[in-house]
Amino acid sequence: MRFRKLHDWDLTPKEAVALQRQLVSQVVLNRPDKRPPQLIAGVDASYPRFSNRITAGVVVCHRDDWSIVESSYAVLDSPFPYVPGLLSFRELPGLLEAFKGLKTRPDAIIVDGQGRAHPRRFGIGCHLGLWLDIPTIGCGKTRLCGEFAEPSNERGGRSDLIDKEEVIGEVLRTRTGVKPVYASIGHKFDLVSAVDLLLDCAPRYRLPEPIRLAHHFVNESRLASTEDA
DNA sequence: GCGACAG
DNA sequence: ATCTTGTCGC
Repeated sequence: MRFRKLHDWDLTPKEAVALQRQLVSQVVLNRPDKRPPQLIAGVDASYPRFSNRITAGVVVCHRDDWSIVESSYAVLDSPFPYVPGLLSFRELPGLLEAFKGLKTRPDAIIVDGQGRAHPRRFGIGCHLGLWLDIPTIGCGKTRLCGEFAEPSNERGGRSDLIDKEEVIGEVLRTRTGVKPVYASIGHKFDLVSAVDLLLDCAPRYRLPEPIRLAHHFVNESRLASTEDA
């Protein structure tokens, strides 16, 4: 896949925050492409215990049966430490390299992390979507910010995630009796469609299938390629 | 100043 | 994110 460079990555944390504030205005909060996405990509990253050597990968699968169409990964030393609110500056450089090795252009992407459900409304889901200009949604396993009422215990149960009087995402139960996930818009999506897609993508397990596939893929890739450093 | 804090 | 054994429940 090819895409245009949006900005440099050699930034200080303060510069990174300033860049988020600048880029957030370019995020598209609706779904211009009304066609239902067929090819869905899941992305994830993995590191060895005390290392910044990131193995970032993407798996493109078919929405009908989750068969894998293509996958790609990249290994590189992350230029940024983990700082809550600045995750994309740690993981995107590697993730974008992985996308460069992809021939298929997915119709939608699901990211392991927040989209708009972020203090500055610019989580990794928004950042990746902007770089690739592909519809993207964020699906976090835990909360970064915002408040919410516990959603009903059944699959499909949901409640608004609210920060500063604003609905920034949905706390969504994808499995009855299991912890909910945190869904939010990344780019070129609306919250209702994002929740619909996530429920579609998670018919059996808590996490959406594309994310599960990506998770397994990057872990296998790391163990197979990296002799850990 | 204190607590919270995606992966 | 990573490390790690057993254990509870459908």
